[in-house]
Amino acid sequence: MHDIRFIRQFPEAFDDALKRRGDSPVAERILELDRRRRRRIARAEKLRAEQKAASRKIGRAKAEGDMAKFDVLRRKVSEARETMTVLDREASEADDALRQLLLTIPNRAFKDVPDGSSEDDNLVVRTWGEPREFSFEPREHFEIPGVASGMDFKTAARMSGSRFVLMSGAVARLHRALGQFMIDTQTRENGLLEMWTPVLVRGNAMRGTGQLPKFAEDSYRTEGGQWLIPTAEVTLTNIAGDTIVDEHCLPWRFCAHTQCFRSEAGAAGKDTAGMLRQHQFEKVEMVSVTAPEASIEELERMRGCAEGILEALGLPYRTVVLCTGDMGFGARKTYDLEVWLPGQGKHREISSVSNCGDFQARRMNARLRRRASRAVEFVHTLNGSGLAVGRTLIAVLENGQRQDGGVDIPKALEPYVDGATSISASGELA
RNA sequence: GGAGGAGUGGCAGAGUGGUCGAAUGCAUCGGUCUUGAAAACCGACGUGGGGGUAAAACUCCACCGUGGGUUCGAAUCCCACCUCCUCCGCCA
Repeated sequence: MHDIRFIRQFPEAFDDALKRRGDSPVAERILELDRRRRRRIARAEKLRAEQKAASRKIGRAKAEGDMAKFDVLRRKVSEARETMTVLDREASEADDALRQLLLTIPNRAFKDVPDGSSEDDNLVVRTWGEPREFSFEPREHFEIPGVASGMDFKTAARMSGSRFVLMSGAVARLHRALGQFMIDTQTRENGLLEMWTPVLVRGNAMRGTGQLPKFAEDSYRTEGGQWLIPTAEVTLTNIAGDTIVDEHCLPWRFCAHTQCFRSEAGAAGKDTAGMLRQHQFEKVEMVSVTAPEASIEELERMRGCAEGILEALGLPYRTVVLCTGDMGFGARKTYDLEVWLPGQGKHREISSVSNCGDFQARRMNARLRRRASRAVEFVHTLNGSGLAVGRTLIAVLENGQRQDGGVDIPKALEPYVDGATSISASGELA
């Protein structure tokens, strides 16, 4: 949600920001709605003030027992009432219209975000690790002999449909180990507070983080009207919603390991093989809530928390800054971490770390109170994957695969799999 | 699912038709006192919006769970909804 005062003051800058993202200008439309809204409010309030004053007089007349005066005044106010009802309604309609429009406009990118229209314009800012030299043709994760038996898409499809998986044995175990390893690392080494959150939320929470109203078709809704979260960003960020927190309590740094649900509408035919793109997956999510002046630095810290997992697992990756056209709805700046997948011979997104500025905070009314001035202002919110568990499993399997069909397990994971160092070609931990 | 109770400022908690944005307490902030701190005392202290201003000052409007309604006038009366709590039922 945008600050209407900013748009009033800098309509050109506002439209320029939209243009950078490839969207058409709306400032003129917004300002017209705003003018209409303000005109209605001014008129309605003036009338209300008069009516209020008259009411007080009526009260006084009655108290003094002057019934003649009482009746005259009362009739007069009665007549004005109808006009006021109309003006009131028009004012609130104008207000709603403006609000609805503002809710569908994406955030403005920071100045240091590269302009561009697609992922081709993203900027690589860091590369870590060397893709391994294979003495054989590396396979995609689901083709690796030691993995195939533990990753069953057919059975999952029979009960749930496409884009679901049934994992078993060593693969299931390794997947669980990854989630545990990630959340342990984020809490022990990076000092984030572990949270356990609902995965079903009200529409209001989805609106707060920006999934609604515009992207309803991307998420699942229950019959009762609740939504399955597409990411724990929704629940973790909404912790700050509708609160005023003392500034010295910030930053808040949360993480949670949850199931995530996405309809993947519009991704038909994309990444259909393997478990890269599933309707249900696990993710360890990080969320920070900071004072406005601290969010830029916090983004770098959070990015480091995500990168640290890949490095601990020895997975080669690169970090890119998303260009304006590739950024998500609520972000002012986003880093994507792309892990090297030898089976595909490509880098694929495994984490996305964003600074949303006050965009989400405005939507959910998340504020802080300054210690010295007692002033209240909106907090800044950030979120990032730390990391997507399913995709990390893919990366571990593809990068660790051996010619014999087995997979070497990263050292950091050994404590989480009873000291096993590999999965054999027959799919056993060894 | 059934029955009952309740939702008021950062928190607790008064207030049942007329200057109520709302007593009081706690918390917070400023000050006095003190070597310092505590205590005590004095003072300040809601949010959002409109007008106004260079910015203030100032001024108006709204907000007592949400949305409607009654009334000249609603925190207070009526209706619907939401949420929470208690008891019963069911249940991982």
